[in-house]
Amino acid sequence: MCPRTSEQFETIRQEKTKLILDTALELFAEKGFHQTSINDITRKAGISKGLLYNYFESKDEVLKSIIQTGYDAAYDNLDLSGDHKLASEEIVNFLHITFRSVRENPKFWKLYSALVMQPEILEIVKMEYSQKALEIQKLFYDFIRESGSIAPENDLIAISSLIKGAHLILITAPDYFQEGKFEETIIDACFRLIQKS
Amino acid sequence: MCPRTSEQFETIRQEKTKLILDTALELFAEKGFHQTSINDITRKAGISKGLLYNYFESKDEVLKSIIQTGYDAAYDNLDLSGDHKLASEEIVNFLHITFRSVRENPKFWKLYSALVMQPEILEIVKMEYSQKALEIQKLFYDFIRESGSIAPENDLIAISSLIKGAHLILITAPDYFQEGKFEETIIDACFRLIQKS
Amino acid sequence: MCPRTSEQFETIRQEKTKLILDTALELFAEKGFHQTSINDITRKAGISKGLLYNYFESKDEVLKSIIQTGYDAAYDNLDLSGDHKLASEEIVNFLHITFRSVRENPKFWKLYSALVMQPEILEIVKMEYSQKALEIQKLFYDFIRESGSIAPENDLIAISSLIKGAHLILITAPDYFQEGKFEETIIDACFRLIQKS
Amino acid sequence: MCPRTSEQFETIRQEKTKLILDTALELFAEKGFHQTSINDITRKAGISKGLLYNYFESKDEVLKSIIQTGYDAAYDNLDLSGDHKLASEEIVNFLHITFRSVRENPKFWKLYSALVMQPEILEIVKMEYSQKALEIQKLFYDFIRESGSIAPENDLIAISSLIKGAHLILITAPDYFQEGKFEETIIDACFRLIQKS
DNA sequence: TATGAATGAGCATTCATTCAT
DNA sequence: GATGAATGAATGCTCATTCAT
Repeated sequence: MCPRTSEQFETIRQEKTKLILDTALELFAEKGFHQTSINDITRKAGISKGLLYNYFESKDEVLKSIIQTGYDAAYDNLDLSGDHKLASEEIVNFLHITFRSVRENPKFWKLYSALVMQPEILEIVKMEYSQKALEIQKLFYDFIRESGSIAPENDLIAISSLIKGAHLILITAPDYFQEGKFEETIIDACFRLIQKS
Repeated sequence: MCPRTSEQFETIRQEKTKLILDTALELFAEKGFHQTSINDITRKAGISKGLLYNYFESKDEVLKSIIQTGYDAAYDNLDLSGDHKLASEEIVNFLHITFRSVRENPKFWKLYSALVMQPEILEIVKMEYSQKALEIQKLFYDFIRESGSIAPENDLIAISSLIKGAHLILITAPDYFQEGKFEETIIDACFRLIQKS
Repeated sequence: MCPRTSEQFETIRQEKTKLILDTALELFAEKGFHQTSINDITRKAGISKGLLYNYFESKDEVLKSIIQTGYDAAYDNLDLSGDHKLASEEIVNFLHITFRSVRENPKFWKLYSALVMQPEILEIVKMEYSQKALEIQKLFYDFIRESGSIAPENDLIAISSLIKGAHLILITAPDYFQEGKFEETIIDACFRLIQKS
Repeated sequence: MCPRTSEQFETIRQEKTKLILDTALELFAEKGFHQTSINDITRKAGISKGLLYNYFESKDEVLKSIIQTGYDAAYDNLDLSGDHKLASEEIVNFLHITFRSVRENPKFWKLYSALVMQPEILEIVKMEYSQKALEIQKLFYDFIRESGSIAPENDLIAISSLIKGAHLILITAPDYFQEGKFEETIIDACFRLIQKS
C-alpha cells in the first residue's frame, strides 16, 4: 500500500525542503513574516501542514533557514578570506557581484531588508551579519587608504552610504532608474568619492 | 457642580490623542505594526482598550494618523513651492533640515522606512509619498544641471543613492559613525559627486 | 450659569422620556433589541449617554418600558372587564380596534412579535401577556357558543389562527394584500368559520 | 501506521458538520442568532472554537447553512413543479406535509420565523423564500377558483392568514390546543372558507 | 513520508454601564 | 438636568502547533 522506496528519501527531503523554503520566501517577501501564515505557505506549496512540521520545527525555523541559506549564497561568492588588499579591479568585481546578488534574488533581499528594520524579528534570526559587514567595511577602508585618500574615514562613510542607498533602491524600486546605467554609475561614483590630494 | 464641563473636553481629547499616538508610534517603530497589539498600546499608555476606540476607529486609523502627522511635520519645514532654482546654500540647508528631521523623530522614520518595505501595509496608509519624492528629485536635478554637471542623470542617481543610504544608516544605526562628522561628510560628498568638465 | 428653572423639570422629564422611548422603539423594531446599542439610541435622540441613564436604569428597562407602554395603550381601548357576553357588533368592533392598533403602531407590534419569538428576551420583559390573551380567548369562545356553533372548540382554534395570521401579515407585510379589503375580509371570514347546524 | 487515512476524513467532516449545525440550530432557535456566541456553540458541541472555523468560514455561514439545509428539506417534500391544478386531496396532502414539517423540525421553523421578523438578519441569509411563497400562493389561488369560489381573492386572503396563523401557533405554542385535533380543524376550516354560491 | 482534524491562546473590536464635572 | 471620557468583559475570528492515523 505504501511502498517505502528506500534511498530516494534523501532526494525527496531535499526537494521538499527547497519547495517549502522557496514558497515561504516568496510569501514572506510579499506579505511580511508575521502576516504570512503556515496555512498560506502549505496551501501555496501544495503540501499539508503536518508535513511542513516534519521538515521544520517551527515557523521561526523556516525564517532562520531562509536567511541562513540566502546569506550564505550571497557571501559564498565573495572572497573575504585573508587580509590581502584589494586592487581596483577587485573592488569593481566585488561590487558587481553584490549588485548581481540583489538582482538575482530580489525576494531574499527584500525580506532581508525588511527584517533589518525590525529588531524584534532580528532576534528570531540572531544574525551575526554585523561581523561580515565589519569585514567588508575593513576591506573598503584599506582600499580607500591604499588609493591615497586624504580623508579615508570620511570617504568610507560616503561610500558606505552610497552603496547602501543603491542597494535599497535596487530592492524597493528596481526600475526607478534605467537598467544598465545604474550599477556602472554607482561604481563610478564610488571611485570619485575618494578624495585625493 | 455646574452641569457641564464645557470645553475641557477638547483639551482632554487632544492630550489623550497625543498620548495614544506617541505610545503607538514608539511600539510600532520598535516591534512593527502587526506585532504590536492594541493591548500593548493601551497597557503602555495606561488606558483601557475601550478608550482607544473612543479616539480612533481602528488600529489602521491609528497608523494612518501617525503617518499623516509625522509626514506633515517633516515636509512642513521644507519649501517645495514654486519652481525657483536652488542655490548651493539652499541645498545645504535643505539637507540639514532633512537630516535634523530624522535625528529628531527617529521612531517615526524607522516606522516609515519599515512601512515602505511592506506594500500590504502601505495600502493601509495610502501615502502619496511618491509625489513629494518626485518634486524633491526634480529640485536636485535642476541644481545638478545648474551646477554645470556634464552627466546630470548619472549624478542624480549617485546623489539620490548617497542620501537614501545616509538616511538609512541614520535610522538603523545612528551611532555607527561618529556623530557630528556624519552629516557634513555626506553633504560634502554630494557636491563632490557632481562631475564638472 | 446653570439657571435651574424649578417646575418645568417635570415637563422636561416627560418629554425626554418620550423622546428616548420613541427613538428606542424605532431602532429596536428596525434592527432588533440586541443589535441596537445605547450609542445608537442616544445618537439618534441627540442626547448624551449619561442622560439616558438618568431616565432609565438599564437598556432592559428601556425595553420593558416600551412594551409596557405599548401594551397598555393597546389594551386600554379594549373593554375586557366584566363577564358580559359580546354581541356580534361588539366582536366586529373589537376586531376593528385591534387591527387599528396594529396599523397605527406598526413598530411596536413588529417589536412585540419579534420578542414573542425569543423567550430569552421575553424574560427581560416578563410579560403577563398570556393572561390577557386567555381573557380574550374566553370572550371569543363564549361568543362562538352563543352564536350556536356546533363545534365551538374547533371554531375557536380556526378563528384564533385566522386572526393571529392576519395580524402577522399586517405586521410583516402590510402592503401584501390590497389595503382596505384585508380587514373586512378577515372579519367576514371569522363569522363564516362558525359552524352552525 | 500506513501514511494516510484515506477518506475517513470525509466521514469525520460530515459528522462534525452535522454536529455543529444541529447544535447551532438548537441554540439559535432558543436564544436567537445574535445572542448565541460561537463559544456557546462550541462548548455545547464539545469542540474547540478553532474547529468550528475549520468547517465554516464565519458565524454567518453557519446560519446560512442551517437555513439552506432546513429550507431544502422542507420544500423537497413539496411538489411545486408543473402548472397542474391541485385536486382536493392534493391540497389536503400538501397541508399535512407542511404541518408535519413544522412538527418535526420545530427548532428550524422557530428560527426561521424569528429571522423573517429581522430584516437585518434576513440579509445575511439572502433567502429567495418569497419566490417559493408566491408559487404556493398561486397553487392555492387556482384551487380556490377551480372550487367555484365566488370571491377567490378574498378567500385566498383568509386562507393564507389561517394557515400562517396556524403555523405560528404550532411554532410558538405547540401544546396550546390539543394535539391531533388541531391540524384537521385547520384543514377543515380552509375548505369552509371557500365561498360558493 | 504525509495528512488534516483538533486545540486554545491571542487579537481587534464592541458595548452596557459608571462617574467626575 | 446633562455631558462624554473611561472601563473591561465579551465577541467573532486567526493561527502556530500537535497528533492520531
